[in-house]
Amino acid sequence: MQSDDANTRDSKLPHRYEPQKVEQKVYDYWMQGGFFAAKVDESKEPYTIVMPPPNVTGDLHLGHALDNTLQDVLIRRARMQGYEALWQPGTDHAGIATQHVVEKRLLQEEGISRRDMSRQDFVDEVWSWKDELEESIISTLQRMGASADWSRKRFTLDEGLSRAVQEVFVQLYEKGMIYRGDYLINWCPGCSTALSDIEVEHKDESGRLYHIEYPVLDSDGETVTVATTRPETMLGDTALAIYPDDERFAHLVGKTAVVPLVNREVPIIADHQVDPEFGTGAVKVTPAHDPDDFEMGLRADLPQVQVIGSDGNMTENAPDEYSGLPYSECRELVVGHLQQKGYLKKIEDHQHAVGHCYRCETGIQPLISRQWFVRMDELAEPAVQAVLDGRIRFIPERFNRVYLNWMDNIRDWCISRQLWWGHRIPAWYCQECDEVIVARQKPQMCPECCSDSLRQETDVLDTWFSSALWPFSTQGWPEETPEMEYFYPTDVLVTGWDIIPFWVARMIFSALEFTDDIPFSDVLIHGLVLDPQGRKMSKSLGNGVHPLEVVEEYGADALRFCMLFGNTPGNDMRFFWERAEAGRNFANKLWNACRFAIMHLPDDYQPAAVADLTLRPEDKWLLTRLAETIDAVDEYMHKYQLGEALKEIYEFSWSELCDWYIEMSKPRLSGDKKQDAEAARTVLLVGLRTVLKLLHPFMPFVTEELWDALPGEDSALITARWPQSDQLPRSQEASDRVTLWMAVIRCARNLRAEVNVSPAEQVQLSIIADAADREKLREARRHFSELAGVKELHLMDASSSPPEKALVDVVGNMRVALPLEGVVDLQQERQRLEKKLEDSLRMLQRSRNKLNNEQFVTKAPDEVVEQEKERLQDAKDQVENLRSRIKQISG
RNA sequence: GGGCGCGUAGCUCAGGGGCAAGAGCGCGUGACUCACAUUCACGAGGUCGCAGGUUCGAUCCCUGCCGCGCCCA
Repeated sequence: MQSDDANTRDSKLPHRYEPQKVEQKVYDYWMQGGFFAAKVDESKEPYTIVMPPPNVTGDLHLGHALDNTLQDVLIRRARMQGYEALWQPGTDHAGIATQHVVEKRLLQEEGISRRDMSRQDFVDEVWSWKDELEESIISTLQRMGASADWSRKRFTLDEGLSRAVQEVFVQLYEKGMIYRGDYLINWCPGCSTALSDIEVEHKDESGRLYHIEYPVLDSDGETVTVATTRPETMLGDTALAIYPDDERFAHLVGKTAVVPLVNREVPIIADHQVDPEFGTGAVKVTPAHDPDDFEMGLRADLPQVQVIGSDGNMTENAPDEYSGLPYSECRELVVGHLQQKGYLKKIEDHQHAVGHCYRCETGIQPLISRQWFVRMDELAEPAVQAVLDGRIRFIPERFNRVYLNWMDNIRDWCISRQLWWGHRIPAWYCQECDEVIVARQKPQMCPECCSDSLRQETDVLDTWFSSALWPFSTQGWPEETPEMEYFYPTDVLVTGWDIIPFWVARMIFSALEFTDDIPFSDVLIHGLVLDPQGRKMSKSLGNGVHPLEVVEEYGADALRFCMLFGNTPGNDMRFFWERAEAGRNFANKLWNACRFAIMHLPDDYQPAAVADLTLRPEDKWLLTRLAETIDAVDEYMHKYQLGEALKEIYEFSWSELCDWYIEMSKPRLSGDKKQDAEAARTVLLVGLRTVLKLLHPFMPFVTEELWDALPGEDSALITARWPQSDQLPRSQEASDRVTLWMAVIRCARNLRAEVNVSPAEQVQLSIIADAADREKLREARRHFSELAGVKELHLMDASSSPPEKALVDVVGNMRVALPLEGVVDLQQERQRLEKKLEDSLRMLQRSRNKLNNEQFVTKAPDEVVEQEKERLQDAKDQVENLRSRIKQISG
């Protein structure tokens, strides 16, 4: 193909960016080049991020896209800055969730339940699912561009990590920080397992408050009425309680009440935990079925009568007529009987918080149960300290308080789960003497009675018990590996605020206890990705968007743009397809800018050093703005304001480089002045290359592809050196000059638009300006012609008057006049100018007021005062110019 | 009840003691201009929730109030 212009060539790039044709190829290139692999290299500084391991339950959602995009931006930039950058990937076995998913599939596909198979067979089944699901997770991450070191991929149940879990359990047990005991726990009847306190979500539900009357013995027929939301639990009451010194009831303390229906005699006690404002001021105490009652029970040494079982049915401790019934049926029956016998005083509607399982949303049953616990007091203290003294900081800072608040109120951690999928607790029970043996390997015999009849604990550990070790277990701990030495502690953890208590806090105390070090120094917190209406995305609402849908529609870079643009640390964001579209458009913009450059550059083009060129003002301006952009990006990145950094790159690339600079360079590139063309080529290439570098962490695919397409650079962008602003020349003078050009060009366009001059029509333009401004404009004639359709530019000295028949506007101290052939509507023109004059007068007044204020002049910083003086002068010039023109056309 | 966050253009959101307050999308007018219509030019649109206070100066800091959301009990 021949081009008309000898200086341009056909580009090999298609005229649109097509991500589908590029992404896989580029990702393969990175993988084959081994660019993601980090190795211990003492000559370099390490930079480490551990990826929050996705659950092997299935698909990723947009929250993962956000989380991993943020991490990838950080790790890619660190890599370019010359750090040995390790992004440690992996997946989490996610006990309850994964077991659920697999059970559900087994039931659907084979019609069998977990109970129909042996534990081993079920676990094998989950393992085979795991491989499939993990592969899908990783390939999704890869399609989003994640540059993690996949060769180091770990799984929380793999051999090494299981060893770490076992080691931690045994050590904690030996230090007396793990104990087994009968406590009131949160039982999920749906999952058939205990849950830790934070796995319970409280939701307000409308229920009823039942007022029940209890007779008091040895009184004159006195009774105490209590209010409860769960009347069936009265079958397990072992006391009544009032707030100490409550005048209404104080005389009853120490007496005995009778629980209706079961006729149990129970004491009336005083306890500070009772809220005298709630209900009747007196409460029934059911230690086996309520957390507050449980604690009261311990203080008052009350018996615990369990009337509801782990299946949600009434136990044999309930009277025969109730035992075996589901608790909800029992409730109706109990209420009926109370009513019949006159014990039920009142039923009120009542809003109350009800605990639900965070996985299956089933209502929680508080039950007394023998479980394993981690004692938290000693572990929490140093973890609090690490944040208080700033060794670990949350970004944004306010999450320090979320964390500290949780740590301050921490309770012992229930770590045993009645599941099959997970780390089996390394404890054995002697069948002969009931001795409990905790050990790294299965013991040969009981150390107490020498029996060899030992049975291993069937429970597994809370998933978070293993995730808590992730930053160091992935690096080989408890072995003293080179990786532990070099990559640990890690630099930053990136995660959502919703798992600060679940995960972040537990990593911190675990690391401090076992590695004697913090696990990371910065915790970058992001929000949730919501749907366009601001709701959480969920399967039941059907409002979820899959990351790959976005990738397929607009490309991975667009997805990443969408996650980052305008996003702020810690805040939730809504997903909009329109923003993904904006990301695609941006990629396409750069694509075409590079395509344009390639057309004007020989294949083997090697740019000259900028210092050797004869630069025009627009070159100097562009390079100055480029340097300023680099500085701004660095500053935002330092503050983890990734969204703002991206915005900065976007603005510069689109409106300054691709718009003004390229437009100004077009005539030069195809012109016949060799030196001038060379300068434009070089600056264009430097500008594009620098933008590609800056943008690469954010939008890696399109930038890598374009880097390769631009001539003269063989090595990969992914490891190119991060831009340094001090290597670019800056010129304030040239910047001011070009800024002035742009203002006048805009002004000329405005004037044209004002009277609907067609874009194709060339016009004349007169500019009345002082000598200094006229000098600045001399070099810009060609730009006026190209960018504003001005075929003749008349520069007139400041004493001149604009032509009568013209539109006039004011820029700084200049008057810009667009002469008109036809009739000017003077009336309309005067209105336009007077409106402008009003604005200028308002400005003038503002500046005057400020400068006349002595306090302002003495107290404000000099530069602010100086700036205000300049503004005053500008306003004066404008006012004067506008008035003179108004006078001219009115006269 | 305690804690946190949000309230800025039609929508979604940035910003932050001194700007003539910004972006994306949307809207109006015009243009298929030789990199890009996934584009370009021009334009409309804001008492920065309300009321006080601090300050030479507040949309920004402080206090209170109103509205919305979340977390913990």
